[in-house]
Amino acid sequence: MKKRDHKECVSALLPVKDTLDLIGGKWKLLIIISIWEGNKHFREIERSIPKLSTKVLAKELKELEMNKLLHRNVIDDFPVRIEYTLTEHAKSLKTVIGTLHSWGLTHRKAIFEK
Amino acid sequence: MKKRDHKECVSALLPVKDTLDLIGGKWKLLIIISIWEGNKHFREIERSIPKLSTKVLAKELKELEMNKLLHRNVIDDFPVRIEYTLTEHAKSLKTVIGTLHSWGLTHRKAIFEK
DNA sequence: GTAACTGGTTACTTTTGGTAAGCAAAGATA
DNA sequence: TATCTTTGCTTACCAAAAGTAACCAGTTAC
Repeated sequence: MKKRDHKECVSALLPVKDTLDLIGGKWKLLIIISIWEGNKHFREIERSIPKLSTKVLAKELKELEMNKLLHRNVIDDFPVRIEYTLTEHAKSLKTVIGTLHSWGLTHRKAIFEK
Repeated sequence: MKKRDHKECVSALLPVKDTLDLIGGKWKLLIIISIWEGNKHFREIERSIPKLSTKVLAKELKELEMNKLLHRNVIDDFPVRIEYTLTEHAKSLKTVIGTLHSWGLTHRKAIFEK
């Protein structure tokens, strides 16, 4: 039951790298959090994340969709609206987001203000 | 006791962003893990992380040092050797790495092979 | 003596990212 | 009725980052 070409390597490196391939980068986790907190529409998400540009948001949403972390729902009333929602995979990131959140609260101050 | 200009925002976004500013990006966490697992020297770290180039490693190590996540120790015997070691801040990332690790083990398969 | 290792730097190319504008369809404002 | 705004994006352009590869001086093993 091979997962991958791990050879003799039994470190945390590859599983962490797998995770980073999906949610690494500057914006993906922030986008997931934003949708989590109630933003469903493109412009809502864009406005909720400072410095995130339309172009990059469009690209990141596509990648997140490809990786099954969110759905793009076309709501067919008039006019058509688009709604982004999280998948169960994305929701399972809750503990990941939780630890990053509390690490940020605890350590940012210490590192920047010492 | 203001932390930052949060205005009305009380979401997880900014603390997570703070964390990502320090350990986000493709390589930083992997480098921390590599050192954690016993690699102390430049070439050791480089070889332990597939696809990581010397140039990028040099840059990332500088940034990690600046952000007090590791120390660059010059060992003054002959010849001079350089040793990279983690700070306590980096060690406090243990739970972060742990959650990313187990998320990777659980979800990578589901997302890529479905 | 020459090949390989150390911890990197430098020059060059390619890829990614940011800025700003634009677009079609619809709604609100004047 | 005109025009201004909002929606969900795309496109063109330029700057910044990242990848590739060669190179360097000092050391050590063959």
